[in-house]
Amino acid sequence: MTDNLHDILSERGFIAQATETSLRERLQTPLSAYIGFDPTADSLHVGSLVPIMGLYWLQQCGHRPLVLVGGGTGLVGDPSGKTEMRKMLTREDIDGNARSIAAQIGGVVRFDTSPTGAKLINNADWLARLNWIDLLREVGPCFSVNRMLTMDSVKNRLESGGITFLEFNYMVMQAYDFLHLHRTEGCTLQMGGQDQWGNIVMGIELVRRLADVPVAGLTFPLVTKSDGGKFGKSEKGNIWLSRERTPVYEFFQFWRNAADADVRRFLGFFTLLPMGEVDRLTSAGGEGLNRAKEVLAYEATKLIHGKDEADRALEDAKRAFGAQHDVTGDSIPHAALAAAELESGLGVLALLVRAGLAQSNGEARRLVQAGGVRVHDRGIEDPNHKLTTADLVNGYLLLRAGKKRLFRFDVA
RNA sequence: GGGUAGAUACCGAAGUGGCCAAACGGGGUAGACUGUAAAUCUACUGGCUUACGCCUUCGAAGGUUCGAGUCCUUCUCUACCCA
Repeated sequence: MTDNLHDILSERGFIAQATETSLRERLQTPLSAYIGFDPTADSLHVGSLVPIMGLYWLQQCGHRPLVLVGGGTGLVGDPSGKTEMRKMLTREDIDGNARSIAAQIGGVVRFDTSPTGAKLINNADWLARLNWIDLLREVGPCFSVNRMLTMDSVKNRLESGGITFLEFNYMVMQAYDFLHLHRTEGCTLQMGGQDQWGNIVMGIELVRRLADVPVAGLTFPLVTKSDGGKFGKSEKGNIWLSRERTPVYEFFQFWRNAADADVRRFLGFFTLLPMGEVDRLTSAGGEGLNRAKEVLAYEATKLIHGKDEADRALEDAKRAFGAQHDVTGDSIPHAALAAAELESGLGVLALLVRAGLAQSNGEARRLVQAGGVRVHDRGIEDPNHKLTTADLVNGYLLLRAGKKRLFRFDVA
């Protein structure tokens, strides 16, 4: 509880860059720190898990997390890391998104009014009320356009097609957030993804100039995959934190399938296991890492979806991929199928599409022709193959596409 | 406002009247090898179809032509240059 946040973050790989070398000393005494989240969707995805965990550890170390939801900045859109302008969201969408996101973070970080209780803040509350002239007169002189033009987020956009004035203002707004939070909440530290470095620095400078107080910034590394692919994507797209968007089974499998080279790092980022434990799990290397991946998947799932869901996902996955090939678990993707439909025989292709294992009949056909389809454990070679009640095993029909994708039809 | 270059499938990028559902690369999926790993090799990668073919795609809309991603017109958007 009295551990220094800097030690923990550093040990777990959370520190990419910090604005001051004395950050560790600063963290000896409790402070308030914030991280901003973009309300561009009604759910965060696994990429946002790093900052969320950052807040978690912050709280564990006796500090107070301020969760800033960008209701105001979201109306403008962050140009960082984007090659083109984002579509604009309506006020209502953003407010709704902000609420869902806060609820997700609430699953990991404790929100209450105690000294270390997290506080939810929406920057629309002040940004939307600002007066143009007043704002310009107050913060305008603190920003050098020349300087802003050299910031990576702006520079990249200038090189790749330009940036609108709307977006150019984003960093001013963000810097203003820090100033506001410093004034109203005594916030002295902003954390964020590595892509936020520029924005964070601008905020720090603004606070220094207008409040004459040295405040600090810290960025988390961009999570990458060892094979260079984008982190947080699967064949089905983004891995979201909401189970409506990404079923628990899929969420679990995402971690379960991590590459060897990523396991250790991921365990540090996405689980609460002490690093000693992480080292123990990963020291075996090679095939031993399979066990570590299982732990990673379980712990990460537990963190986001709770112990019950994690237990179920782990059990179901073990049974489905284990020797017994038992796929009757609740978390295995499944749907009901009327027995009557099977009476006359259903084509595999249609069923594959229905299960979501293929997008179209053509894709399903190719899948069959490539030898990737099995019904239960029998390979299907004929695209025109029809499935009937005779194919049922214990009242269900199992379709497999490849080794990892499966879908169960419960027939009644 | 003027000029120039461009807009092609998930992404990048060829194609400049028929041989174009459109080269190539990436990505993705499947197969082999494995450990639900990586790397590697192989196949597939618009939709439908009794695989004979049919249909919809190359920024948008019109037009020329037996035939257009390819030519013409207008429009939209983008980049660069000049004012």
